[in-house]
Amino acid sequence: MPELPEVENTLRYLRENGLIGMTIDSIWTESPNNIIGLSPEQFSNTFYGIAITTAERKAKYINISTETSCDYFSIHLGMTGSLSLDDTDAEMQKYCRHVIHLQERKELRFLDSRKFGKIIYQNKPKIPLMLDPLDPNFSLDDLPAKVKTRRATIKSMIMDQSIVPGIGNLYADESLFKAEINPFRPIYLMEIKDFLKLTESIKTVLNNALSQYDKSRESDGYKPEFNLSPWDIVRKENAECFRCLEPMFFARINSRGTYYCNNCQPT
DNA sequence: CAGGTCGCCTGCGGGC
DNA sequence: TGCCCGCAGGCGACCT
Repeated sequence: MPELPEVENTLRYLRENGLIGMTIDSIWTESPNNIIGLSPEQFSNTFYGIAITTAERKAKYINISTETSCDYFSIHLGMTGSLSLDDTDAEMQKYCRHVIHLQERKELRFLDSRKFGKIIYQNKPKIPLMLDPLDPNFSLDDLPAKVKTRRATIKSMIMDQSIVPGIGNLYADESLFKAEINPFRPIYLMEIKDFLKLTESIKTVLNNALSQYDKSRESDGYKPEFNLSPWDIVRKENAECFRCLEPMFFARINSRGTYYCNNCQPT
């Protein structure tokens, strides 16, 4: 699933392959419901002949702005989305749902088997309470007291994009496993040392994944498929815990499949 | 308001 | 082997 490292990988790939400065021609879509805020025709009219000036990540959104300061759009990869910058005559990949045609025979292809991804005109994502987890100053210990005393689970908190930007289900489980914190632990039972430990494990997990993607882009080029991360957590119920060999637990938190080791991760 | 649940959507894996 | 059912989940809408 595209979470923060996968979205960042995609962004770095787009920048390395010269997206900045390319000029938009038109958009084609097989799935207009996933284009938000403008019809595909309006999108094409609005952005025709306009150059892309920046591409930045906010949480799991890629925000693309143009030389007209007010017109920009965001791309969200959903669960199965990926982007590919290709020559117009390059062989078409499976599940291509949208194509942003660029000038000089280039195109940005949005592949997305399950159609959860979106292209959003003038999206204004909520400003999260926390810095981006890749920011060196990111620390969960800086959470406002109002959040620290909530009764919700720690997993739902770190997956809440309005609190911590960019973490999704898989990296949440992995971070909690690494920090030896039970995903069901209520936030108000988290001590300072727990917040610091979880902060460190989030940074480690995300940066490890990102360096895998950086290496991969250097050696084999960008690959739209994800999951290069070497996970420690075993995502299989009753399978042996990687660390203590006790059986792994499965549960749902906010209807997300959650794996944890009840032995290594005390509540 | 906090917090939980649902529905969007479709490929794929497990089970028979 | 082939078919079919249900699971997977980010996010916003909605409910309690």
